[in-house]
Amino acid sequence: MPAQEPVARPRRRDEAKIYFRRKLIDAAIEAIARHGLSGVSVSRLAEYSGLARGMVNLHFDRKDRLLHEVLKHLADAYRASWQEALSRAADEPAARLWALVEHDVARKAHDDSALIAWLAFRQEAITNPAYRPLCDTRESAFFGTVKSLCAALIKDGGYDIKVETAALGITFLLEGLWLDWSLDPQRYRPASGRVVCRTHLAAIFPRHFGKAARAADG
Amino acid sequence: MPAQEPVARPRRRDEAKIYFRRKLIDAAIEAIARHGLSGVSVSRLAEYSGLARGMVNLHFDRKDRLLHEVLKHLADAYRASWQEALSRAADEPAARLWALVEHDVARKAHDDSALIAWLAFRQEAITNPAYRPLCDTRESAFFGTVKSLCAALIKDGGYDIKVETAALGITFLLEGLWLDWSLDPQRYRPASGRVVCRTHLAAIFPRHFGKAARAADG
Amino acid sequence: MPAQEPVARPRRRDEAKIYFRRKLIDAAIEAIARHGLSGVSVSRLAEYSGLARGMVNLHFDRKDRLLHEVLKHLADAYRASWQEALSRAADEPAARLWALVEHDVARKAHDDSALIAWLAFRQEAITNPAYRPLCDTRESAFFGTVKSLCAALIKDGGYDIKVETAALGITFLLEGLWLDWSLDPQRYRPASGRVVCRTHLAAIFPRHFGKAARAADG
Amino acid sequence: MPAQEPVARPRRRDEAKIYFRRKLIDAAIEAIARHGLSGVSVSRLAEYSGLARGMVNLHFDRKDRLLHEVLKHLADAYRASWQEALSRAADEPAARLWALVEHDVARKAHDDSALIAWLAFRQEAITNPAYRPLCDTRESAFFGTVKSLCAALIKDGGYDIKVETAALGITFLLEGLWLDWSLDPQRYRPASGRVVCRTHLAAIFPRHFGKAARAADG
DNA sequence: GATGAATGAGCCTTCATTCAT
DNA sequence: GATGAATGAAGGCTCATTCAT
Repeated sequence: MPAQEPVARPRRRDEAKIYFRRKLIDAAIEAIARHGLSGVSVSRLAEYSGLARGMVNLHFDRKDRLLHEVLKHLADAYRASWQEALSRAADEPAARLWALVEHDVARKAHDDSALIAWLAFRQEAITNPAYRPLCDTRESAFFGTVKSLCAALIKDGGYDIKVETAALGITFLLEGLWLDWSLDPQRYRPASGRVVCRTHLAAIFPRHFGKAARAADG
Repeated sequence: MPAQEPVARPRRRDEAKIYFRRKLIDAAIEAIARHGLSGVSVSRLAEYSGLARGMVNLHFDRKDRLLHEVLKHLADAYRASWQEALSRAADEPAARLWALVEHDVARKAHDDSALIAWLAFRQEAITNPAYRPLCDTRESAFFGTVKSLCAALIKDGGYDIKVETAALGITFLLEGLWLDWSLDPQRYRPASGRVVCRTHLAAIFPRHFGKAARAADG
Repeated sequence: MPAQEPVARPRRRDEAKIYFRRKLIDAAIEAIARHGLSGVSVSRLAEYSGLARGMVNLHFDRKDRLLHEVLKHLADAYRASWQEALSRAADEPAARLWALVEHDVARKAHDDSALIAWLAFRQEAITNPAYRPLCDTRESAFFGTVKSLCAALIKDGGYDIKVETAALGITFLLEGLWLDWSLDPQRYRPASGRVVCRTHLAAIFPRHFGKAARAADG
Repeated sequence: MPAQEPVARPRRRDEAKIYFRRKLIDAAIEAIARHGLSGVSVSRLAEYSGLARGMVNLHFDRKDRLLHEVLKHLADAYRASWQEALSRAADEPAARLWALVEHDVARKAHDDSALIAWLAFRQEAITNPAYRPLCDTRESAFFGTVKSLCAALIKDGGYDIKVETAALGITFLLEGLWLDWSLDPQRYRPASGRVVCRTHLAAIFPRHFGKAARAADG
C-alpha cells in the first residue's frame, strides 16, 4: 500500500459514509493487486482497510457489489486520467491521439495496483457477464475517442484504411502492452513501449507520424 | 462441453491412467473456460469429467498440480500447433512470420475453451509466480521464433528497427487480439484481425509486407 | 454427558466468549472420554456442545489449539484440586502426603470424563511431543510436592531411601491405579486402592505410616 | 525399525500367507509406536511393510481385524517372554515373583516399539470395548500368576494382607513404570525401577524380600 | 494370490453473510 | 452507525474399502 494518508475519519455522517466506502474500495484494489480477484475475502478487506468485517455488508450489502463499485471506480479514474491528458494536448488530431498513447505508455511506470486490478476485472469479465459492460474496450469512451481521432486523421490524410481497423490496431497494441507490463512491472521500459506504438502509428498514418514526427520525438 | 466422445474407458491399466488424466485435464479446461480459474473446484471437476472426486488427488495429488499440468498441456498444445503451421509455410522469413500470425488470427474461430483457459492462467500468473515461467510471452519459444524471423527480415530488408521492438510489437498486437476476442468470441471476425496485423507488418517491414503483398492478400 | 445445566447464554460479549470457550472445552472432554482423542472431530464437538461447527475455528482457530487448551484446562483443574486438598490437611508432612494420595484415590469415584481425557493426552504425548510438557509426571508440580514431602519425611524419620526413589514409587502406584480404574470404573473400589497405597507408604516410611498409623486409618 | 532381516518371501502358499501376515503385523507395531494407533493408515502400513495396499484387506479383511491380531500378537509375545523368564527362575515363590518383576524392569531397555504399541492398545481399550479382554491386567495370565505367587508367599510368611491387594500393588507399580518409561525412554534407568519395586516387595513381604535379600541385590 | 486404481464418506478449514450488541 | 460473534455451506484432502486386472 502507498503511504497511508492519516486522514481523520469525518464526523458528519454523509461524509463518513463516503470516507468508509472509499477506504474499502482502496483496500479492495490493493487486495486484488496482491492476491487476485479470488483472493479478496471479507477478512482481507477488513485487514487491509483497518475497518471491521461488517463494514463491507453495511456499506455495499454484498461483497459482489463492492467489487462492482471498485470496477466502476477504476473505470472512472482511468477515464478522468486520460481525459485530463487529452485536455492538455494541442488541438490537433495527431497530437491528441499521441497524448492518449503517451498517457497509457507512461502511466505504467507508477499506479501499479489500479492497473493490475483492472486487468483482473478484465479477465473476470470473460466468465462473469456482469462485469462486461464496464470492461469492454470496444464500448468504452476511450475507444470512441480513438476512433473519432482516427477518423479525423484518415479524412485529413486521405489514408486508405477503415476507422475501425486503425482504432483496433492501436487499442490491441496498448492492451498487449498492459499485459506484458503486468507480468513483470520491473522489466517494463516506457521507452520501448513508446517506440513500438510510434512505429505502428507511423505505419498507418505516415503523413502525421512519419519520419519527421519520429525525429522530433527522439 | 463439446460433444462427449463415447471413447470407452481402456481396460489396460497404463492406458487407463493416461485416459483419466486426460479426462481430468479436459474437464479442467472446460471448467476454467466457463467459470474462471477460481471457479474450478474438485466437485466441479468430478461433475465435468464424470469421474469420482477422489480422482483428482489420485492422479495429480493436489488440485494445484492438476492445474499446473493443465497449463503445461495448453502450452504444449499451442506450441505444437503453431510449429505445425510453421512447418507448412514456405521457407522464407516473411512467409514464415505471416504463417505464425495467420495461425493465431485464424485459430480464434474455434478452440474456445483452451484459449480462454490460457488467458486465465496468464492473468493468474500476475499474482501467482508459480505459473509465470509457463506464461511469460517474452520467454516462450513463440517469441523466440518471432524474434529470429524479425532478425532475418531486418537483415534482409535493412530496416532501421531493433529486433526486440519489432517482435514486441507483433506479440502485443496478437495478445490484444486474444483479449478482444475473449470478451466476445461471437463478435470476433478473423478478417479484421488479419488486416490489423497485416497493416502493422507493412509498417515496420514495408519491403516484405508493403503494398504489393497487401494487394495479394485481399 | 452429565445433566445439561440450563445456564443461559450470557448476553454480554466478553462473558459469552468465556461461556462458549468453556462449552467447547467441556464438549471436547466428553468426546475424548467417549471416543478417544482421535474420535474428536469438529462435527462431534458441534454435536456435543450444541454449537455450530464454525465455533471451533472461531474461538480456537484450529482444532489443534482447542485440544491444547483442553489439556491445559485439565492440568489446571487437577492441580487446583489437589492443592485444595493439601490446604485442608494438617501441617505435617505425613498428613499432607496422605492427603495427596487420598485425594487421588477418592477422586476416581466421580470425575470420570476428565480423568479419562487426561489419560488420553498422557498417551498421545508419547508420539506427539507438543503435549509432553503438560503431561510429564516427573515435571509436574504434583511430583515436586511429593518429592519435598518425601524429603521431609526421610529427614524426620532417618530413612535409608533416596527422595527420588520414594517419590517415584508413590507416583507409579497412583498412575497404575489410574489405568486400572480407567479400564473399568465400575469395578474400582476406593477402599482397595487406599489399602494398596497405605501398605506401600508403611513399607518405605514405617515410622510415619506403620501399624499405629494404619490402625488409626481403619 | 530394527535391522530388516532379508528373509526371502516363501514360495509355498501357506508359508507365504504367514510371512505376509507377519510382515503386516510388524509394520503395524512400528507404525503405532511412531504415530500412535490413530496414525496407522493402510497407506502407512503399505509403506512400512513394503507390501501393496490391498494386502491388508486381503489378509485381514479389515484394518480393524489386523489391529486386533496385532494386539493378540503382542499379548502372546509378552506372555511367552515372561513365562520363559519364569521357567528359568528357581522353584520358590519369592524367586519366581522377583523373576517376573525383573523381567519387566529390564525389558524396558530394549523392545521399544512393542511396548509403546501395547500401551496404545491399553489406552484404546478404554473407549473401544473390543480391545478390553486382551488388555485388562486383572484378567491376564500375568496377573493370575502374580496372585498365585503372592498367595504362596502369604501362606508361607503368614502375612496379614489380602492376595488381591498384594498383587494389585505390584501390578500398579509395574504399570506406572511402563508409563513413566514410555514418555521418555532415554531417561529411564532400570536400576531405579528395580529399587522402587524391591522396596515395595520388602514392605509387603518382609520375610522374603527384607533387608537380607535387599543387601544381596545391591 | 497379489496389485493398485477407483470410489465416496469424512476430515479440518475458510468463507460470506446475518444480526445481537 | 459500527462492530465482530455466530452460522453453516463449500472448499481441498485423506482415508478404508472394493474390485478389475
